[in-house]
Amino acid sequence: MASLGELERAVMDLLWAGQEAATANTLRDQLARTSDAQGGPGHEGKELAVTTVLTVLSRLEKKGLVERERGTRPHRYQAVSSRADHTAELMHEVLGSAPDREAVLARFIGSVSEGEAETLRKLLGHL
Amino acid sequence: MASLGELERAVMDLLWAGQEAATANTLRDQLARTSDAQGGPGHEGKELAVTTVLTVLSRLEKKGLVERERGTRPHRYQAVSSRADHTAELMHEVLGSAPDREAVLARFIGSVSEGEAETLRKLLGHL
DNA sequence: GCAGTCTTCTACGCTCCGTAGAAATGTAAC
DNA sequence: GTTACATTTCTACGGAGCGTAGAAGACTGC
Repeated sequence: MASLGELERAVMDLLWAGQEAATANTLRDQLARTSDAQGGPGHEGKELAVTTVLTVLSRLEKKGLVERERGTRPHRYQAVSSRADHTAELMHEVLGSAPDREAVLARFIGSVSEGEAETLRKLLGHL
Repeated sequence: MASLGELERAVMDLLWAGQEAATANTLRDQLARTSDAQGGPGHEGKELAVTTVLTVLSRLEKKGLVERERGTRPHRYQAVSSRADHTAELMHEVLGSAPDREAVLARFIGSVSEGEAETLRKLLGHL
């Protein structure tokens, strides 16, 4: 239901990474810098228009992933829920899309790393 | 990566439910019947063109979700992996999309039903 | 009230999906 | 083997979602 495009995803990553609410301008700058680091030389200076970032933020707001403070003049945006929460919710959504949840869980556990299995054991232990 | 449309999903559900490989015609009939039962009266007779089903099957094949036997004349289609496998894989994909996997797992486990928690404990026990 | 900043509106091109006709290809029967 | 039929492939259109951004409107500081 809440599938994200590439840019939407990049914006969410920034909002999830930063603790403070950010403005569109800040985000645009951060986007330029991260695409910089990633693409290396020859790909730098991918400066988006601010309106582009604003459009994306509006769409994310409509999807319920982002909240904005309308009081301050440069509006400030922040993620509604943490990345962990959001991702976990997505996992539940996926899990719920199958009728045979137990079978899915079995396969899921079957291909989990040992470290993660350990984490899960701990989490399930004291429930 | 492998997000499915509504019809694509419906076709996969049929392929996952049936054990035998099916032809496009069979699937078209089954689709008519299931949309029947679901939509109730006034919504019956949603007969799709066979070419529609074939297009969808081709797209699913390209996505790697479906295999077809080209030998037999009405080609026969079947799911490449079981629904449980596919869903579990999707869950891993979602989990992997976050850098803080442990945190995601924690939230995930936090909102799992008691029955499912029990299942997980059993599965993790003898690993 | 003016200049600059910020936001909203509108829009275009691209890709994906539902949908299916037209065209090509294979098959069965005569 | 030619004809009629079944099946598959090709092509295409319309709608939705997303990246992208200009134009127009709203606000703030002076």
